[in-house]
Amino acid sequence: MEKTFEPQSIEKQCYQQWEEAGLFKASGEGQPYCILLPPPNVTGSLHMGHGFQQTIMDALTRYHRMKGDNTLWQVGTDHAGIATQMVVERQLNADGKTRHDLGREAFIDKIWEWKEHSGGTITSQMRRLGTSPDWDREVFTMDDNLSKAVTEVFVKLHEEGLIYRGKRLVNWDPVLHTAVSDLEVLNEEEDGHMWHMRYPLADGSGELVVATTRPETMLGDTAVAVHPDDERYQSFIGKEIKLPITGRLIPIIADDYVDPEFGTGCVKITPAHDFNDYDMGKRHSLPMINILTADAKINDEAPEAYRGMDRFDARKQIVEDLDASGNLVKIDKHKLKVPRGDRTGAVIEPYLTDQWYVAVESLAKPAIEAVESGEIRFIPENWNKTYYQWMHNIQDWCISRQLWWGHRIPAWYDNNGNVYVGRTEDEVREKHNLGSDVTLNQDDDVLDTWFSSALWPFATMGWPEETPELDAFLPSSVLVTGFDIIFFWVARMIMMTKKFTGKIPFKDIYITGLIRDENGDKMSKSKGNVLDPIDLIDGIDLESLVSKRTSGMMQPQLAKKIEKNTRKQFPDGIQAYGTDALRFTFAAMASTSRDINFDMGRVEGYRNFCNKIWNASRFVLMNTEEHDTGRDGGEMTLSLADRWIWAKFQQTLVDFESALSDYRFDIAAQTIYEFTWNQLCDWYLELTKPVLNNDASTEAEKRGTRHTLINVLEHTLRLLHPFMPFITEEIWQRVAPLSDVKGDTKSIMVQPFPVQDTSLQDAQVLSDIEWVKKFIVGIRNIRGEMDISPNKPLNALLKNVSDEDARRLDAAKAFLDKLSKLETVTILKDGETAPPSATALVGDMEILIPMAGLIDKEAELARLNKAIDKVQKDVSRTEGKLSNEKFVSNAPEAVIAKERAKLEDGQKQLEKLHAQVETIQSL
RNA sequence: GCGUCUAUAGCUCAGUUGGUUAGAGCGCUACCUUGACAUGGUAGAGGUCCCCUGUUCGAGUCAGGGUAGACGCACCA
Repeated sequence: MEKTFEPQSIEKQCYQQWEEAGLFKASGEGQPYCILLPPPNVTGSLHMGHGFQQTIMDALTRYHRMKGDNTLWQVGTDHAGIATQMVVERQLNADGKTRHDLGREAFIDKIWEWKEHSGGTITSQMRRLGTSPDWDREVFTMDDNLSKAVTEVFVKLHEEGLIYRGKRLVNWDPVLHTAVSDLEVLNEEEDGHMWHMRYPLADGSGELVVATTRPETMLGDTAVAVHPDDERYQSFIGKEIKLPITGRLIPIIADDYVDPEFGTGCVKITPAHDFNDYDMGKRHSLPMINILTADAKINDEAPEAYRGMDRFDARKQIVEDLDASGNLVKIDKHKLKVPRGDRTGAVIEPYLTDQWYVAVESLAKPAIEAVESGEIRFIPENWNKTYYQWMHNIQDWCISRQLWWGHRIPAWYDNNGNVYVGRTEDEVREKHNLGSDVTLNQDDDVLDTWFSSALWPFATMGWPEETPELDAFLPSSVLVTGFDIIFFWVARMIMMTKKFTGKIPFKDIYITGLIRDENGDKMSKSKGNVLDPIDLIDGIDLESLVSKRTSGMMQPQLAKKIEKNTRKQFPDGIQAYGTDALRFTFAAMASTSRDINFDMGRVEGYRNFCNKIWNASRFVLMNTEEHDTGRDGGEMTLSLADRWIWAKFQQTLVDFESALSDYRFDIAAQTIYEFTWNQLCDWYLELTKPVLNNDASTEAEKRGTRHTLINVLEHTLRLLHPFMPFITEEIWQRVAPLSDVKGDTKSIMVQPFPVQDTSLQDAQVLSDIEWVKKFIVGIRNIRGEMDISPNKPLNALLKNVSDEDARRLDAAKAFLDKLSKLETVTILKDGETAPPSATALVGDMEILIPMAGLIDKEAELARLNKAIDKVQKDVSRTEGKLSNEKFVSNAPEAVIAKERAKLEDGQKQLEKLHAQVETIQSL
């Protein structure tokens, strides 16, 4: 084996072997365990969030597979309507063309072409991450069978009246020329103005002043509203306004909605361009005048002078014109929430159009109940509050999009404007007796991408057919996803799955935190702080990183700053840490917190951990290869250390599995890290040396230790495998043949997970080794603080040796001698005086290291005083507690007993330390 | 406005139903090329657990009130 772990040399090859051997498939045996991959956009590339979530999903998948469950990780990609269409359109634009030049069919062909060519980026990156989904079951949301499910759901919901078509205000993206749902609109506070405009009464008897943030919409005003009880305006109600510029006459109406305290207390009402005004327009049967075109220019409803103007140019012009005619009263600065499209950033326009909607109220009810009843569980639990809050106020879902890429709406229109919904045109014709003389045109719109994603839990399992997969894998076991798509996706899956299968889609919902950069900022291209998981795996040089971060920017002026920051943060680029280190980092950072600040230092630390595992394995192999490891029988004697490491392993296994069942990947990771490094490497491997390198050891003792070495390592590799698949596989291939593993050794990933065995958790052995550690650490401490070389052999005297100490001393003599470099160990008899010495305490027993020629008097006094301070502080606190009458009478017996024992122990220690100080001082 | 979350070592974070001396990694200091590993070893320094008040024998942990920050939903033109 190489001296240093080199991940590059093993990962790709290893993965290929797994995949070719078909190891990612569900076994068909055991309890079903299923995870659905949230389908990434087919246009996407792997980002840190994917890496994080997929690491968790893969760890769970590998764990359950090893536990013998019938484990399926269902994988697939999403057609991502808007995102994908935009990508391909941008490419066309680069060639000076638009999608309209190609026409719908040719454009869609182009997208499919693009998908075949570049759509596999993310799935190949997933392979680099070592994920183990069943690739043979990979689906795409536009595949025939999924499209069939989409149509089926649409038709059925329509038949039940739960999908309907209607003309109403929608959120309109004037750049994309499509409606979007409420969720796709982001409301950000921005600086704007409040314009106060003078609206004269038609009869010339006065005027009202209205305030607005959108003066251009006055072209579509169809009323002015005041509060019915507002005394200032009582006499105005029912009169008419002569709207400036257009000259239209509009009524003054009274409505509770108006807040008399705000602005002037008069509100202009534009029902076709504002959601609140729309409602009021309906209440008062006001006309709705649409004044905008699909790209948010003024249309022909407006006076000629404004037609064709962009809405913001029109705003300026109207303000100028109002000012010129004396109808502009004042302009105030005003903060307002501006709605913007989440894809384009364009200001969203409330726009009156025909769209398709899902009536969600009846679907929401069972979906709420599924969580309330505990059938579906959010982890962490508090996310259910967010879920309830949204679900209880859920609005009908606008599902039609004026795009070309997506599932076409299965509705057909005849020339009389009648609409027919059905699975196919033929079915529609048959059902409605439409002869070939009737021309039918299919609806041009496609469905919201989330409509098909909502069917993911059952559509991927073959629905509407009745399949064995539906039986086995619905509901799935856990959904691992981010809180950003609880409404977009999670809630809708629950609603649709309940509706169409009667089952819940998944039992647990594990909501992960959001990966941010080291300063807690969201990673984004425009901030230039994006880390690519693949770069952490393979490494990247500084120049490539800089150019990657600064190319293709929406705001090129930021490039300089990004370059500067990047050069500062990564002066040497990014090292290749390998997949296992990255995965372990993700797992270790997966606490319950909502935001996770990614720390490069941790990746490096876990890369070092990989190296530690690698070198520990080297040590084990060096001592077991070409030796008798007891695999084929042979007498074995296990040392105290051998029995101890098995006990520790079992403790670790229990803790690990308990953490995993709570989805505490951070605790699970820490548990196995601590065991591997601090127990296995720091202590056990050291404790094997006195056995293996000792001529006095019997062959049975050596065999026992070798057997333990190789088999504990073999077990540890299986324990680590779900988090670190590559390094464990690579080492296991060498280790397994020396271990007790029999049978098929093609891959560690299909080996059983280690089995808990409480009989190995020998408390006596555990405390014996703790005693040994204390002994050794005590002497190391003296060496460290007295500046005695670790190589210098010492002679130790022991005082106050109990029978238990003597037994342990006997059992562990070789360990103590070797690990603390002791030349002689002498037990002092009662009353026997010791020469001046440095002291360490192991319980009541004192270890004395004679000072002659070694130890500095002042240094030893300082060391002793430090120890005394520490113990004294503790003793005082305990004394305080125990002398408190209330504590003694109220605290549980066990707590009091503990405190008493602690006090007694502390006092004994103090006594000894003080005696020691006296001895030293008297020198 | 309604709701959720966060504040612990220089940094990034654990800390379970309240109960020994509040932990880890990174960073820092000193020493060490010892035969698995310097991507290492040994020893060590480092904390007003955001603030206040309360409950309790006992509070990092529970309650109330603040301060600072993050997020979600709904919003008055």
